Amino acid sequence: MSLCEVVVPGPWWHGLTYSLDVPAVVGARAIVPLGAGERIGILSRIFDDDPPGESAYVIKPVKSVADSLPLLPTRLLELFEWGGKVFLCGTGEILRTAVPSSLLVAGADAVALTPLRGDPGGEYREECIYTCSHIDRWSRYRERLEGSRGFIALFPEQSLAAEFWSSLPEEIRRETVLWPPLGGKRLLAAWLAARNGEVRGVVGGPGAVFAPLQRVDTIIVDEESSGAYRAYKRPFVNSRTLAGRRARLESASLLLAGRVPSSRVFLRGSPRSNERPGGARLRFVDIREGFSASSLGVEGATPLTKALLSGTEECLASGRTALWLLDRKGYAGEVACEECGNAVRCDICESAMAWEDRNARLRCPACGAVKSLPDQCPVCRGLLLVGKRPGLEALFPVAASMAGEGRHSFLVDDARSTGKRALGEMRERLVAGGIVVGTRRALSLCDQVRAGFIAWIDVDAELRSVAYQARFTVFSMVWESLWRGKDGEERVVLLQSRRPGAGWQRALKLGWGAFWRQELNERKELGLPPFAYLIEVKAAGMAQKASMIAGFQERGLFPMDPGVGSTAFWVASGSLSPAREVLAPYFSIKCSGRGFPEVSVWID
DNA sequence: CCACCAGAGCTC
DNA sequence: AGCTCTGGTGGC
Repeated sequence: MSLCEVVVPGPWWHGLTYSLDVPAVVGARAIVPLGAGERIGILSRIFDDDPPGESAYVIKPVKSVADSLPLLPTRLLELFEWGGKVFLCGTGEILRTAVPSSLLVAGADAVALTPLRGDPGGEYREECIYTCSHIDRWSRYRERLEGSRGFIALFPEQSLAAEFWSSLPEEIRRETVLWPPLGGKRLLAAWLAARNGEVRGVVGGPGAVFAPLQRVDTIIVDEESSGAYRAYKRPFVNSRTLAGRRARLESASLLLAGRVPSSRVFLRGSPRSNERPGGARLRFVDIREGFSASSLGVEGATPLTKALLSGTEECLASGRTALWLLDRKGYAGEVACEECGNAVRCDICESAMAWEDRNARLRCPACGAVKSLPDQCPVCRGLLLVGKRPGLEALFPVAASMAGEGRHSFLVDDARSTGKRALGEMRERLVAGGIVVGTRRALSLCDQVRAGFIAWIDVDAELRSVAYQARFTVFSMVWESLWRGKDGEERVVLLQSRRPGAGWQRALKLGWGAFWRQELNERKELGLPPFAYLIEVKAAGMAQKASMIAGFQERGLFPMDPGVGSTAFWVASGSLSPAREVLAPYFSIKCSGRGFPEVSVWID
């Protein structure tokens, strides 16, 4: 009879204590009573000599143990624990995303497990490769993988992972899995193959960082600064950061690579590069020098400049494809009254509504509510409602008429138009060139078609987001547009801007070193990542929010509070431990009835 | 008469 | 969050 700790998938930050009266190993699944029912968790610790002391709760016995061998290697459990601490989400949340759900639901099947092999006994090493050409980077990766006995290669997008995987020599590919991006049977099969040592390595998107390989001596993170490594749903972990930790835990060598380093890597190692685009490849034009193409009902500001048209023409003449990029879906960004100037707002959340299509449907960008264009201004009853900030729908007809007869033009603005089938079709039709109008997602088309010209229609608009990393996101996107794809180095990139070539845009000519030096000065001043952690908390209620804010203030941390309308607030902190101390009480299992707050952490 | 579902209650 | 128990509803 001994006590043990079990990590159960759930929002609690702590493991649960049970008594254990059957033989068991750490890393095995245990079925435990919880609340009215039972759950499956992972045995994370077994205390054999501690006598059960006084406790505030009744310790129940583990019902049964599902595996006679560890399902998870200890190093992976340590990684989960570390991730739970760093991303302020708890081990249980990491477990939920890292292990296929079919293994952790009540009544989960027994699985065949082979004994774990011993320590690889390597040494942690770190290396950076920053080169704009992905061909060069990828061949370096392949060299590394030749001698590796266990590896993880991470890519920010599944399509890149798939492409790299198929570029592997046959004898490596045979022993490697392309990590499935979604759950389900395929993930379970890949997961078990990795767990049982049937494969040498995995190649995949961000999720592959959790592949339960028994031995890992090499971890590669391609495009390590990419925002895609940050999960878009709970728990908000960053796979790049986890990969770094995993390399340390496994004593593996870590290869951080990309076109641009992230702020943290830049700050730590000051990697150098003097790659910059050749003079004629990068063009700036003042958006106000543009002329207006009128679109029905939209104020004539579709920003078309001579430079845009001539660049597009040149590109089409060489039989390549021109990309016009604008992150504004729909017909117009908003609709306003010509008489009083007020925007048409959402009935539910009061955000300015976007004009979605030519059928005069309005959609709220914040909450998704839909209504039709009103006949008159809801504020002053004025009759003249006009679209502002024209979007892709308004831009597309211009592109279509420019492409002319015999050339294709496409609108790429949602998941449907970037699906596999749509992409294949587009690639076929664009062999002789054409025009694609789309959001930033359309950039991935560079892998498929010969993009000879890329125009950022309103590059300042990409910066409208208030997020502190907005400037870096835009910089790295534009930088990417200079290099991504097969013949990136012959491509012309045009930025239409109100301050052409000034501010952060100057760094496009000088390289990312110049960008980061300027940006980091500013962030240091403001105490933002990578100089501090930025924590976003969404409380489970206003009362909870108030008490959490008070807790932070007691520890000398002063949250930024957007106001009474919202249960969210932000804190910047040089270290995570005070935040952990403040928040931990709200993540005890005792709080289940009240509901749990939602936390996310930005590291760089 | 029972299958099905929404809601409540509980949580080392 | 997620499990199970409850009580109500409705289909036949």
